[in-house]
Amino acid sequence: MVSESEDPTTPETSPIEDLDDTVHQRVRLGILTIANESRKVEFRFLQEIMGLTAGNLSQHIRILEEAGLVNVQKGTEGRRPRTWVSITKVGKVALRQEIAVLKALVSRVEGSRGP
Amino acid sequence: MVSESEDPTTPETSPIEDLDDTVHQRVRLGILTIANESRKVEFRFLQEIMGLTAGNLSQHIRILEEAGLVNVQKGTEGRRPRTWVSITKVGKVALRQEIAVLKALVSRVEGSRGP
DNA sequence: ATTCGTAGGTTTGTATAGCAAAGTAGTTGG
DNA sequence: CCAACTACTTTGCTATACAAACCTACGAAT
Repeated sequence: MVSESEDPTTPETSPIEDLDDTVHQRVRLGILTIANESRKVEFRFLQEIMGLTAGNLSQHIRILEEAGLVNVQKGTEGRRPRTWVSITKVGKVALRQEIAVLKALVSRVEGSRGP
Repeated sequence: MVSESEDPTTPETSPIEDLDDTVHQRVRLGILTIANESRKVEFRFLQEIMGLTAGNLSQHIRILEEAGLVNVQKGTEGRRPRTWVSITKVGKVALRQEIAVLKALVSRVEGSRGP
């Protein structure tokens, strides 16, 4: 039950145990990253920058909202309907946690001299 | 169509555009990370360390194998059947690519002064 | 004023993914 | 020699991710 490691210092621990799928998922990680950089972000901005269909983005935002990671604010600009997304405190904490795990992962991979 | 950024240096680019779901997925990213540290890794080792059911792990290994990212080698140890996983060249390149994107993501998040 | 086109999403349908329970094949212990 | 165990694989179910179709409101043209 061991790996045949050629580097005995390799940690025999899971590199991913604290990753939360809600945050780790590709699109949602992108949304949180962008939302973390502004007070609020337009739906259309997210859609264009990430190259998503509106339907797909809509669903991911709902998942983040239901997890309490973002708030969704609806209103109008001019007279057009407009949707803004903003990250919550909980969302920021979750993003920081993800980033912490990713940092550890990056150093682990970069630190391992491949065989 | 803009984010209401309070930091004009925020890049208006997707933080996730070069992430490949095959590699980014939580469990598979773990498998590749561990496989990258050794010449070969036992199935049971992966299963225990990552806390997976055998069925679940089996499927993820198959997906990685079909993508050409790992090789699967079957044999025996004593008289017990044994399965080893080893990362391929393609797998190493793919992992490096993922890590590069994650590094960029980490600095982007850490560099952004939240609103 | 009515119709046509567009903007801005949401809902619905569907294929795929992820997971665990059940199944399979060989092995060892009593 | 048969029950229990090891080491997976296959099967079946549920949840995700995605896009197509749909909905509602505005704006312009006739």
